[in-house]
Amino acid sequence: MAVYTSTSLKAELNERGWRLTPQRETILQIFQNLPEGNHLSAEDLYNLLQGQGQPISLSTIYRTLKLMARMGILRELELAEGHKHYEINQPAPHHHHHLICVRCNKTIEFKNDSILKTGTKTAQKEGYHLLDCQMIIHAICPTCQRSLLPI
Amino acid sequence: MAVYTSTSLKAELNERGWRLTPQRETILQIFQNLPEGNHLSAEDLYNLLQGQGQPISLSTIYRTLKLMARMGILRELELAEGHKHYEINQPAPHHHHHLICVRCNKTIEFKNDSILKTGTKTAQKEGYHLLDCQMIIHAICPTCQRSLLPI
DNA sequence: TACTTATTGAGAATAATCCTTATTAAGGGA
DNA sequence: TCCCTTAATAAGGATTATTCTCAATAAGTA
Repeated sequence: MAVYTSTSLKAELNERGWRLTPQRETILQIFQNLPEGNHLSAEDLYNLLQGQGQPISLSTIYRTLKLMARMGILRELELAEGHKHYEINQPAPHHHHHLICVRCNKTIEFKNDSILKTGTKTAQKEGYHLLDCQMIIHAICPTCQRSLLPI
Repeated sequence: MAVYTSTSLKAELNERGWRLTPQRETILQIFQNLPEGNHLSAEDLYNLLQGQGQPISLSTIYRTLKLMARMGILRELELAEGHKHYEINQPAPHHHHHLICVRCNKTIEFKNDSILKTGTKTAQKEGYHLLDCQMIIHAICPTCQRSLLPI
């Protein structure tokens, strides 16, 4: 859950025999400049880059998102929409969690520092190296509770 | 997060104009009899039922799993294997969470009552009706930390 | 018992993600 | 600085989980 720059990303990649490419640098920057609370799907990112005139292929996007999630740079979010979303992985006080309505997918972010502490302690106890820790609350929002629509 | 019997499931379904079918009853029983900590994917369940000589179509399985998750009977787990897993949703002291190795998918369950409390409080504060609350820790297990295999 | 309509089963359709392959280019060493 | 090795990219095809469609069936209710 470190804060990455192009330089530190390059260092960490090279250490493992991997390479820093313009594509990886671009994608890191996109996520770093995303306003807090925003997150992108693979296709969102693809379209965003197309619009910016610096297209990157979908294959590369998928590979890079997975790579960065496994390095702990990005968080992989499952927000009940049938595809994954990604956001930069930051420590407290930016670290947050999600409350999701399973009917309309409305999502609220909330912060609670004790969650990350619990996650850190649990991973440590088992000898795991922590990448990310998230609490997901599945619920029904006030509007959908009132609605008579099925499920 | 209530404990369901065929009777209470029927009552809750009928209340909404829905029906209790033998398929739904069977699937509920399968999950209720699953040893604690076990979870099934849609295909696991399909194969299990085939093996028991009481086959249920894949369509029905997918529909039922989603229905029961949205009723709060089942928990939908995203355990990093590319498809969802389901388990019965139980209150404390059975309620638990998952620590997952993103490389080998090894998963450890852990309990921590304060997590469910936090989830309950957060949902309540926003007026949401809680269905499930889970903490997911993505990490690298000791074995994979030692291995030199990529990502 | 009959009627309405929710539910099932079967297979087709969809959508997200991954894989394959030729081509390109990053990083390390001479 | 220039090579050389090989990781990474782009493009499109392949895969796989999940959803949809529709005719047939059966649960719940009057």
